[in-house]
Amino acid sequence: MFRLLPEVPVNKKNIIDHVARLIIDGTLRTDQVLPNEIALAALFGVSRTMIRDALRSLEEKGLIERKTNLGTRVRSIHSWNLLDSEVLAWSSKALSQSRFLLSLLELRLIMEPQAAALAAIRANDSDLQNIRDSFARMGPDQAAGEVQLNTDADIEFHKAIIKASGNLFVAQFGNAISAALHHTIYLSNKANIDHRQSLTCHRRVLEAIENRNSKAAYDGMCRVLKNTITDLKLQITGVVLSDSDSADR
Amino acid sequence: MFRLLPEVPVNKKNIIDHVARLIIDGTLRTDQVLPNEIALAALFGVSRTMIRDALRSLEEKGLIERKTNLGTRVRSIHSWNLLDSEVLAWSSKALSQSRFLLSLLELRLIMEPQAAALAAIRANDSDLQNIRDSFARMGPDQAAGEVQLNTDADIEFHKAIIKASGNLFVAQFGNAISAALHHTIYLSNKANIDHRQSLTCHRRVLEAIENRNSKAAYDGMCRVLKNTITDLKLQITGVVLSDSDSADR
DNA sequence: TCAATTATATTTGTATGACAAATTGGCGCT
DNA sequence: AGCGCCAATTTGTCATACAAATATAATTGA
Repeated sequence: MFRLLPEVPVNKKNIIDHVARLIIDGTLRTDQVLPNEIALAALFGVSRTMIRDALRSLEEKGLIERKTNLGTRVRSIHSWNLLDSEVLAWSSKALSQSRFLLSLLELRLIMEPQAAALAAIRANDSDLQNIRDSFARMGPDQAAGEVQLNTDADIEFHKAIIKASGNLFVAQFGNAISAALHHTIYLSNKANIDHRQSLTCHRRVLEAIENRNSKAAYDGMCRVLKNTITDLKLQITGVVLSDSDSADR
Repeated sequence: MFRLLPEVPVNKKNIIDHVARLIIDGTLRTDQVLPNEIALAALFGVSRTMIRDALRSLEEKGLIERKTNLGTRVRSIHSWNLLDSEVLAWSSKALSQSRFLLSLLELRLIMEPQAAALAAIRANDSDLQNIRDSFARMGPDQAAGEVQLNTDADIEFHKAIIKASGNLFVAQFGNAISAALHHTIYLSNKANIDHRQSLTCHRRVLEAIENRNSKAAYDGMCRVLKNTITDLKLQITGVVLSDSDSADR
């Protein structure tokens, strides 16, 4: 269970990744205790020092808890530091079609429209340029028939807006969800046929921010996210959105 | 600079706290390099093992970065894991009257009304009871003249609602801001004279959630937070709130 | 018999010393 | 000046020993 695959080198990062996945995908369940440090060291073929270093990382991320003579215990998901970028990255791979995905999209629906609204007020020239650039890379010019959305650029677009919000915590959140965004945006773009429509929605957000129109930026981002959610064939209720959200596609 | 105060015992936790504070309060500035591990061990009078363990924690929290032969370098605030509860706790003490406080309140204004809205939909019996209980502990019965707001109960009230949102990330955020809440809510309650009014606002939120009225819960929480912000004599612009927010106190 | 206390064993935590690996900076050579 | 090589510094890893904490078992006393 704890041995790494033959082809991956045994180093600290890989050990951390490996154990983290075992926890997040449920192979190691809540309250289960891991072998003691000496046994783990033997299993992985490294020193106890390195095992302890790896466990310290996992502990900081809230995945495990260690107590003298009780050993290393797996903590429940409620204790996981989900906003840590690495935890988020692991989780987004393992928990794709579950409560996790719903919570994430819900969070995006809460944060990103507000981030866009703040960006419309506070974005400086550099921020604006970043948003423009990533939008430009999202797809070739409209004129050229085939419109293929670039997932990476899409992510950069969202991150640039989040960063431009000028809020320390919102920006932090942006760093964190990077990894998770990749997953959902890729799936969304893959499912969505009408990329031209999607590009138009994104453009509206960009223009609203350029025009310092906070409310329009908010509404525009709501629409972008609703499209994403629609593409993923999910439904989210309960998040209160500002009034003018009679979004048709 | 690195020696702990005489009265505090030299253990790992205290060393972490101490260095974290030096970083967060600006004594150790961005890109500044700390003494090497051996020197730090000597300064604190502990082994290099413990120093390394402490530095590992600080590294996980994004406060420092370590590279072979470059030593330990202080990272900029943009890399700090602000959503980590400990980092948040340290920051809220050191950066009270700065950009930090504004960002935090802005974040609360984004998250908490939505959390209340979600709670109105999803709260189960246990959640509701928690919210009710903490509200009850906030102040004595209205009839009894002197109304003194209980800061701890106030915090529990907010946390209970955040938890009841049923969103994994929002709940996580609730854990994190616990420490920071204490600071702002205490200051707010201290500055605010009319505690009865504040209690009424809180009660409205409670009742809205009990009545499963999502929109009312949202609006009610907006008003609670606006009061807090007013009490702290701050102004926050840019966050888009749902329509019916013609709040008078 | 049962309760409280004392041993004991297990596991993580800390200390120490040695060496490996990485990376900078200077030195010398061309 | 530019290139490659060597040495110095610092973190990273290893091995071993012991300390501290704590659950479990054994012991003792009423």
